[in-house]
Amino acid sequence: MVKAPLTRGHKKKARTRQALLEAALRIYAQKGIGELALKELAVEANVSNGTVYNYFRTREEVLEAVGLELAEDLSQQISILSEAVENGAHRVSIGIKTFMRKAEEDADWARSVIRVFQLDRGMRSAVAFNLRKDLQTAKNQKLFTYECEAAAMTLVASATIGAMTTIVDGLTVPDFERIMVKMVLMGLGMSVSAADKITAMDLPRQTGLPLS
Amino acid sequence: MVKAPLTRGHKKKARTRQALLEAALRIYAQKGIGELALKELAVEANVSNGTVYNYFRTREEVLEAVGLELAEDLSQQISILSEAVENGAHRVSIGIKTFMRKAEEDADWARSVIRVFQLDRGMRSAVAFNLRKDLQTAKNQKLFTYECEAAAMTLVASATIGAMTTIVDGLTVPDFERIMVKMVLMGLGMSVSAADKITAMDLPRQTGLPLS
Amino acid sequence: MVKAPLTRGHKKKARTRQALLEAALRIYAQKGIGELALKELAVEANVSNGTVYNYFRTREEVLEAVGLELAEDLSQQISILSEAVENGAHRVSIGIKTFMRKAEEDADWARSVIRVFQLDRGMRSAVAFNLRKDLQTAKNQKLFTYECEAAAMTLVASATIGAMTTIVDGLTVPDFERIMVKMVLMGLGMSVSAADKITAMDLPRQTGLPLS
Amino acid sequence: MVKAPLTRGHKKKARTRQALLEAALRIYAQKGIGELALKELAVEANVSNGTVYNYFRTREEVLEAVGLELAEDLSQQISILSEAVENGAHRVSIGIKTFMRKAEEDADWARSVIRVFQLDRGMRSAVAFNLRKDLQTAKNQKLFTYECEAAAMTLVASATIGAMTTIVDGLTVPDFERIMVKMVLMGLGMSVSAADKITAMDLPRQTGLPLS
DNA sequence: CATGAATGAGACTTCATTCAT
DNA sequence: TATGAATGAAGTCTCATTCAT
Repeated sequence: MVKAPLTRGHKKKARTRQALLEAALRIYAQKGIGELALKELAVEANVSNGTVYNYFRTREEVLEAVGLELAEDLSQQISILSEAVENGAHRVSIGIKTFMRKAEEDADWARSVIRVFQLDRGMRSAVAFNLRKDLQTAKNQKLFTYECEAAAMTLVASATIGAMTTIVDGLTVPDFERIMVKMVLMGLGMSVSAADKITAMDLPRQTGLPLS
Repeated sequence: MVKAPLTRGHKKKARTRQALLEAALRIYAQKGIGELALKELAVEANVSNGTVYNYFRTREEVLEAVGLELAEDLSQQISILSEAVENGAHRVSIGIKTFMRKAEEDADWARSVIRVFQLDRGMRSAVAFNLRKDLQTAKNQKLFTYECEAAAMTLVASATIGAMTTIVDGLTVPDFERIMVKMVLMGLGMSVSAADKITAMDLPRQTGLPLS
Repeated sequence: MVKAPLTRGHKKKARTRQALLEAALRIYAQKGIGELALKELAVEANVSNGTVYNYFRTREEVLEAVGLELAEDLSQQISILSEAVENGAHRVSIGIKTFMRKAEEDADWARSVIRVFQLDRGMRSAVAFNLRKDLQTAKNQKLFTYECEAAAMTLVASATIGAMTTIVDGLTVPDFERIMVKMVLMGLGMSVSAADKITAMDLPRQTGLPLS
Repeated sequence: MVKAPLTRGHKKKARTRQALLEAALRIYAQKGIGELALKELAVEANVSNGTVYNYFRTREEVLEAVGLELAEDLSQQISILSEAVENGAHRVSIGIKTFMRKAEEDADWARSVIRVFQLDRGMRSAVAFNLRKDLQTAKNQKLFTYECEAAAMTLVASATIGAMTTIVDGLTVPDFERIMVKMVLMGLGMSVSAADKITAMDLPRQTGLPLS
């Protein structure tokens, strides 16, 4: 129908959609998922009430889209972070630590991730995809000895979320992050000393996750 | 509506309150906390909507009371279960396994616990109280070697919740429960063989947690 | 649940329901069925917005209930009017005339009836029930000779509605009502003179249909 | 979207307008006038929603135009049908029968006509124009003896609409159409035998009314 | 002219809460 | 205390209409 260059209108549409998603994330973080009112979303995104419905047919669709958006963000960030690292255990360590670090820096973001993770199975599988690869790498490298991949994934994911919750709850223990990671690595089959060696390393440079 | 003989006036009152709490738990399990509508609660508890306000001043108060109720339930059940067991690691093992077993048997109950646990910090501390004792026991017995109690508690609690989520999500892997517990114990510092020995043991007799 | 005398609360509930139905009829008359806004209905009935939903679960239910109400009203009124009349043709005549007379007196009421009649098949059957009996009576009395009852009913009903529409549209012809009835009776098989005799008679006393 | 060759610019414009009107008729038929949503109209007519406003300033204008369109259609069709018939009563008979026949063949079209006829006074006068001539012809031919033209027109029109409604409602009685027409003719003053003679005749050849 | 994103008024509906009985 | 009708704020969603491209 529009034969004119697709740049203008399309860009605007994409921009509005993006604005809506970002606004939704901000609200999630502050109020929790159950509370997202589409009216409020519109205000936060600086569009009118009705505009929301040009992008999402119903409240459910918004939740879904935001979950997906967040999941994609995360996946991408994680891959970038451990790009150059060959050691599978180290990659896992980097992943967990990054989440915890970010949770310390931005409690809102963390709450948002925690909630979406708990609610959205789709989000869980998105995270799972990256995690699984790292676990397999480490196992092939004889670093991990877990009996069951599904259980290993559950351990890593839930411990990470749990650690983030603890951090967001305000508990600050010196070295908490390192210890958490160490325990997880041990759970996956590493010896104390091997786990210590991995967790002693610093994160790669870029640690901030630019949100969307 | 309540036609059952009421032995005493004050008993009736207590019973109504209890009926409300139990009804609330049933709704939590099926719909999540955000969805608890007082109208529905009244129907589920077989009282009229106005009656709810004779027991709770506001919706918030209901949520709070339910959280508390669930927490007390859980604490009590856990204590009972590992009453006779001296070995701290075994006690922890029993606790985790019991929750997973129950999650398999009653997904509604599990969802309810998961949700309340995630939302209610008070609930988390209630569970923590029991857990902490077992961890300390195990550490004194030189079974665990964790560096930080808070981190250890986070690991156990979040892994348990994570495992319950996995189970409720429908993933069924043979031996999943044993493997999860084993990984947690290893994370806390046990060797593979020691963890294997503990997790090979069966649960004590009474495994069903009578809800409320 | 309420063991107290059923008079008070029940009366109030019934009164509110009645108020809503009456208000709905007033709005129908003035704006048409498509336009009935529940918000407006609440205002017209002097209740709050939400109260409407204690009586009707949805907009559709209101329309249905009002149609039924109107139908019942009509049926009752018609029976009363031709109670003492034995002559079937006369009864039909009285029925038609009454509707036309009422349409002249209260255009709002007429529009309401016309609209509901056109929209609600249930309403049509309610009217049909009374009409059928009178037609059969007249046929047994050898006053009518129509070949098919369904067609006869269609003729009477649609001519009546059509006449009401003409009246409401503002067309005023002397003797319009008498002539319409006469034509219908002739259509049903009466001779000109017989139809003239019937239509020359006046309506029984009580001609006003108290609305609701 | 419109890929068909457009011979001329102004032809395209006219065609789009026509497409809109036809689309509107289709929607009327299925949903009723109150339900015509411009968004839906645009979809049905294969144009974008904004385009509608290049042809009609407001929703009301669309409704108006559709009524007019339908009225013109009908008038034209009726004239064509009884073109060669001299007998006024026969012309009336043909008119009524044609509408009923069409209602049987195309319930959507019939519902559309019924609705527009009931709602739009302009539409009623348009139809009236043709009907009046036939009635007068028949009266001059001493075939009808009605006392009042307005009443006669009301009878014919409303009986026709009523019959169409009955047909669309699904009632099928053998010979329904013939009997309805016969009753109307008798109502207008014909004897049973004369009415029988007229209604026994078949319709002229072309019975299908091409819509638009 | 065509397009379709944006608008915002206004409808529908839910639900915590109050209160007279 | 129990009841349940009434309330009204707040949220969800629709749709006619405008307007920049």
